[in-house]
Amino acid sequence: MLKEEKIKVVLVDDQTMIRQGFGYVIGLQQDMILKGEASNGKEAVQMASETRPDVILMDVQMPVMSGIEATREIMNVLPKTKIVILTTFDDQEYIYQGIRAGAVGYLLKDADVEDMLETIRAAHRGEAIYKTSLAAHVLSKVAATSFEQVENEAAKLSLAEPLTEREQEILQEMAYGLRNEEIAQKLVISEGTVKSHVHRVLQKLGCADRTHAVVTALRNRMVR
Amino acid sequence: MLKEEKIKVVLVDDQTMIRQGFGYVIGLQQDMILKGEASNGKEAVQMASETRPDVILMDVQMPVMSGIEATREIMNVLPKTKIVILTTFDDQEYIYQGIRAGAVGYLLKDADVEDMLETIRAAHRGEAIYKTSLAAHVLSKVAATSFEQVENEAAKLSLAEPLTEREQEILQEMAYGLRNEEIAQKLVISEGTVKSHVHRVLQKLGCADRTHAVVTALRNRMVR
DNA sequence: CCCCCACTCCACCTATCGATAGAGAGCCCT
DNA sequence: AGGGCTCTCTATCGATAGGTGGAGTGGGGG
Repeated sequence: MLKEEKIKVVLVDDQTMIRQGFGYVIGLQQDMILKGEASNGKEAVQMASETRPDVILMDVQMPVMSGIEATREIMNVLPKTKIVILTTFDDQEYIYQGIRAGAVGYLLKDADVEDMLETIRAAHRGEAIYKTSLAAHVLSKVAATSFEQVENEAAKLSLAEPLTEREQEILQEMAYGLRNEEIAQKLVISEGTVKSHVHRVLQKLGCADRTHAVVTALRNRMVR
Repeated sequence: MLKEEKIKVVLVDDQTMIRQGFGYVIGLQQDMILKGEASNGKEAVQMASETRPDVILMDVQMPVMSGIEATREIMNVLPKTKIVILTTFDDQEYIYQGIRAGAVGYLLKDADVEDMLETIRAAHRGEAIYKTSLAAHVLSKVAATSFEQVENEAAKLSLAEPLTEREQEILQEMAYGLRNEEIAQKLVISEGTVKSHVHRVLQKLGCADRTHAVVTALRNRMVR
């Protein structure tokens, strides 16, 4: 964390919660500075040319202009900008289009804070992709492979490991504020089993504890 | 919990999260059955005449028709219905109007699950008010006292104990999923102090643990 | 001037959680 | 039939969280 230049970051997402959640964390970093936020692609293009950020976290599904279009436009004007596509479990299909449009990588919205920060730093260092070699493997193929293949392989990424039905159920109960014992009673299984499920949920979401997981799930609308 | 007749409950609130959160819990009770939900006063009046519930949990601030108006109309048609006004920290002033309109009591949206259930049962038993004798005292005065007096005394209720500034700050950090130690670092206080604050926040919100408190806070928009 | 309140800190104790490392049952697909 | 996956369960252990019962500070109001 040498005191060179702070990484200038711009956040683009139409969900206020996402912006605030991520923005908050970015604001805490010594090596980063949040230069601006935008809630749609059009604002993002404007914001980019105004603030000339190093890294942009770009949501895909937004009103007015999508993140894909915005990525394309920004890459035309400011090709040095590192754009990271923000995805949820639901819109992984856009990863492909995003990379095609010039994004250097992607980040799941429910990624752990550490993952997010490391992704930003890696993008700034000019690394094409992050986390796992598997991810790198997948993305290096993007330019040449078919959509289906990418989608299938992306689904295997540790980052994107989907929750099983039972795990989603468990997460939902967690989000109601129930303790393990209460969840066990409600679902008629042992507390130990609940712990097993909770453990895997935390792993998959990259969270250290249930509160963090619940916050993440609520903010990303994974549960009610 | 004798197997007599289940208490028929209708939920009225424009916030989906509130309806789902409360509705979920009500659905779990052996002695209650959720007969319907409505998202504004007009729907509530219709729903009431259709389902003839025993107890209605009625939000105040809603589009189309307020909970106060709806209460008035329902009491005209179905005077036996027990209507409980749902309030937040912010709209306690409506308690007075609600009682005037025929509601039998009120419930804070951030009440503990147990509080909510007990409130519904008490309302069904025909009790005018619940929880503390202080609350009973306050509300027995409603018909005769001025608005200001009621408001001031209501503010003293344990149900409505407002969070101090610092406690709100702590709650906000909790809602970001931070651990006590992290909160301590961020706010530059000791972990013990954080624990003290957390303890009082849990007390005031009537929650058993931080996850429950965070869920409550998020659902009631007490924090971002 | 003194009291109340919010905020801070401490120490001790217990409950709950989360990590770890298994293992067996049922199911689907090959 | 066998492999893989999900769900179930067990047991142990260290890390957090939460309860209890204090105590000291500073600011604001009576």
